[in-house]
Amino acid sequence: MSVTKPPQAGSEDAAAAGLRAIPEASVARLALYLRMLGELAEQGAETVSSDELAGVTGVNPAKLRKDLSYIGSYGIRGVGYEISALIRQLERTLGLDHLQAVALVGVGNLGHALAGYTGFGGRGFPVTALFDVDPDLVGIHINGIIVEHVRSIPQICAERGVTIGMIATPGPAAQGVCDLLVGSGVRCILNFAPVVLQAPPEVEIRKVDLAVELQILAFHVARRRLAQQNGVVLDGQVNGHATNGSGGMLT
Amino acid sequence: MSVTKPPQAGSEDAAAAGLRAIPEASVARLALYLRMLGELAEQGAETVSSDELAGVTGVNPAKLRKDLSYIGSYGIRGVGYEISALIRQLERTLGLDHLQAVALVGVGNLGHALAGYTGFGGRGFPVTALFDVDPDLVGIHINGIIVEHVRSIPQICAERGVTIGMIATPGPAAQGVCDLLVGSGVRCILNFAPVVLQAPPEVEIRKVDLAVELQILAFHVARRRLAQQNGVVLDGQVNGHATNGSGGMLT
DNA sequence: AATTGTGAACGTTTTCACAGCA
DNA sequence: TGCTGTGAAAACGTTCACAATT
Repeated sequence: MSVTKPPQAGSEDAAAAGLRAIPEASVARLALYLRMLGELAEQGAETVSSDELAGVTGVNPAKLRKDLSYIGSYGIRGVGYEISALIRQLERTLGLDHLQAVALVGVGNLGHALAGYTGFGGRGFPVTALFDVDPDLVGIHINGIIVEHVRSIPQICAERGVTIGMIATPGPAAQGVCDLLVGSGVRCILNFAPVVLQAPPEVEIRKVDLAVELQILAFHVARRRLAQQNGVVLDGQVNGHATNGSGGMLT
Repeated sequence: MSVTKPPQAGSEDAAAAGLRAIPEASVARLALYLRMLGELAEQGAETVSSDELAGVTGVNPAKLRKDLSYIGSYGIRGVGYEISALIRQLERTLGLDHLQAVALVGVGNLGHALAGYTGFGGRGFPVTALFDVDPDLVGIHINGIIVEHVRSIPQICAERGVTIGMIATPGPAAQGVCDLLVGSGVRCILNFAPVVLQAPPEVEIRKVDLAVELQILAFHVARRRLAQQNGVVLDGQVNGHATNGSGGMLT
């Protein structure tokens, strides 16, 4: 290891304490590696090389190795990585060795789906509290959890040790909910509402913005249309229905 | 303008045709500016300065100006940007002056919510086709649209001029669906399934991965815990419940 | 007087290329 | 021999600071 002193890393001694040193961009990929390693383990593999893991994750192998080097990886030169050990190490790094209690605020259309979504990495993220303001929703059970009124956020988050909040309210309600969560000690928030949340800098906010995602794709559609009109070659082949038809499924 | 020759930009003449030249990271922010400009316009504003718009979007003002310069902006020095003109220009850049027909594949838990989600930027993205394999779902109507069988993807996407596909199937089904969409001429895909899709390079794929988002937050929770144990100062204030309580809402 | 547009500095992330090790 | 781990270089993105312009 030895990490050549990351220039800014939050504050001087954060680095000294062995914290940080992992670029944000790498953290997102570590989560992806972890998932794919789980699948490889299920298939009975015991070791994997950086080239193989890079292949299934769509990441450049050198980048992958650098990412893994940040967590002080124990690869074996000439062989690869021992999968089970790497999984353990990734889980520790990503904080998945502690359970993270998640609170979800807003149980409307999207929120309801999130409450029932099982794709949250198998285990590790029990949705522990549900909140809404709608009297028709408060009191009902979803997946065995009762929906509470938003005003109960402070007590219930404290009682249940909530560490992560998810906001799936309509836009106008989101900032108020954010303030409540922050006031209750929640320091990490995933925001699905189409607004920019204001919060103190020690609060980590991530945003999932479906409208923005679609607009980015629309931009690429427009680019392609323009390119085609002008007979310009973009990144890939020109056109002509390449690949397709790999594996039969879904009759 | 004049753009100092972006070094790689897909291919030589793509830049020559006036395409690209806009960094991917900027495109995502342009979509955000557009939304906030819409809100400002509703409130009756006619012009906005880069500082004001930066304030409400949480973006650094210089970055914002650079982003806008990519679209050949018509700001007025000493005054700011004329909101309606800027909106028109952003819509053109983002391809929102053409309607984009969207197909959604997978109408289970999450997909059902997406089909009914109205937050998709007001207008511009009519969900035009729904698909699933489940016989209990095929044939039902959601928001006035009938759910078709996945095997009909090629005909229906062609008939309805689908330009954007959204995949919200279980993981194992996603690659097959992707192949079908690509084979039907769809070149832009938004993937909610927890797998890495393989597709030819001319296909633009974006991924929304809820499990990964949560794991990134879990990493930050773990970091904070460690930092607190070690008495280390991270990026923001140490702690002590800063801000909070801005606007009263949500009784 | 105020604010844009942008060259240049800076910081971060990616990629290369190869030394070091099993 | 094959693959990891990592310095160094390149590419990319952000921020600064100020000349240009209304």
